[in-house]
Amino acid sequence: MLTIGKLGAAAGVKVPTIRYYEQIGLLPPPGRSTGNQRLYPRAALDRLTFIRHARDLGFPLEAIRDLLSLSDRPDQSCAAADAIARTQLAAVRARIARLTALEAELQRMVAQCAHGTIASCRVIEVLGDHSHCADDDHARADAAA
Amino acid sequence: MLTIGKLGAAAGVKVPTIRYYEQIGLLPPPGRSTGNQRLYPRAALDRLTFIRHARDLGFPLEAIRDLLSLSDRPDQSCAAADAIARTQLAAVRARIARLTALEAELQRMVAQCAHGTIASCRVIEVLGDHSHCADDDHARADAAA
DNA sequence: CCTTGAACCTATAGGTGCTAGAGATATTAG
DNA sequence: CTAATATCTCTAGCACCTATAGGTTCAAGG
Ligand SMILES: [Zn+2]
Ligand SMILES: [Zn+2]
Ligand SMILES: [Zn+2]
Ligand SMILES: [Zn+2]
Repeated sequence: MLTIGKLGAAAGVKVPTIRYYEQIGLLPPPGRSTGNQRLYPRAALDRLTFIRHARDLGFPLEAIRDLLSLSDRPDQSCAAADAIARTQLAAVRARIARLTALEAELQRMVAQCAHGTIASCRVIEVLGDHSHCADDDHARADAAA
Repeated sequence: MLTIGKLGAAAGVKVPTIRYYEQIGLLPPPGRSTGNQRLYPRAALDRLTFIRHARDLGFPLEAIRDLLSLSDRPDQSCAAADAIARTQLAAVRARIARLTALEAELQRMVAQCAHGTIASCRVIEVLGDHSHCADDDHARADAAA
């Protein structure tokens, strides 16, 4: 049996985060010691490690919730799991595309500045007027990694 | 003079967002009509357009706040503004690097799945064990575009 | 056995950048 | 004048935690 601190250390997840996952139903409430402290079986470490790894790969908690419930039904087809992963891959690619457009524009902006006064600063000027931009590709879209 | 709706339409910013910017002190409180509705001078459109563009380029509101107060002092050196832009460029590049690592791992995961049952699904397996990953580069880091 | 200090408990609030809703008032077009 | 639209304030919610406060339990050393 593991205390919440040991569990967190083993999985690389902070203690309040574990409690948060329990609160939103991503981790089942574990048993308690006589003094009311959480005690986790080894299996909880696998589950938390799974969650942590999926978070590291950018999956949203809702997707992880679905993946976990799928992994509890080992006989079923994995099509649903694969679809979730492909969706995530597409989301990551979309973010990369957007960020790459931002990078180009920022790079241009920084490179063109002559390091004089604010009045002649290219950074300030470009920010004030999108028509100075080479690309339209930074139309607002999304967030989060 | 512009109503909040016209201002928002002109700058491509939603009305509640404008009120939010006012609330956090990013936009100065404008005058009001006799019926207590906000009335903006033309200059507010420039300021809001600046904010919108900087947001589109991923600058956090705090950085934009700094950039705006710099742009109010046109005689000063633009070094501080350039530094903010370079910081933003570095942040964008860091996110791209991280997302590119995620992309590679997700791609591998999806490609290796044989489309059988959950029990043999490579997606589920890799998520459960980071040692299946080719790279360590998805150690948690940041967020937001 | 007793004390100390770390780890644990609950509950609440904050952070980022908005967005959505309720319920009331103002303005504008027909 | 009336009806539709736009505005007003206030509050709560989104994702995903993180931090704080104020209290209890546990493990080890003396
Ligand atoms: Zn400059
Ligand atoms: Zn632009
Ligand atoms: Zn599969
Ligand atoms: Zn991995």
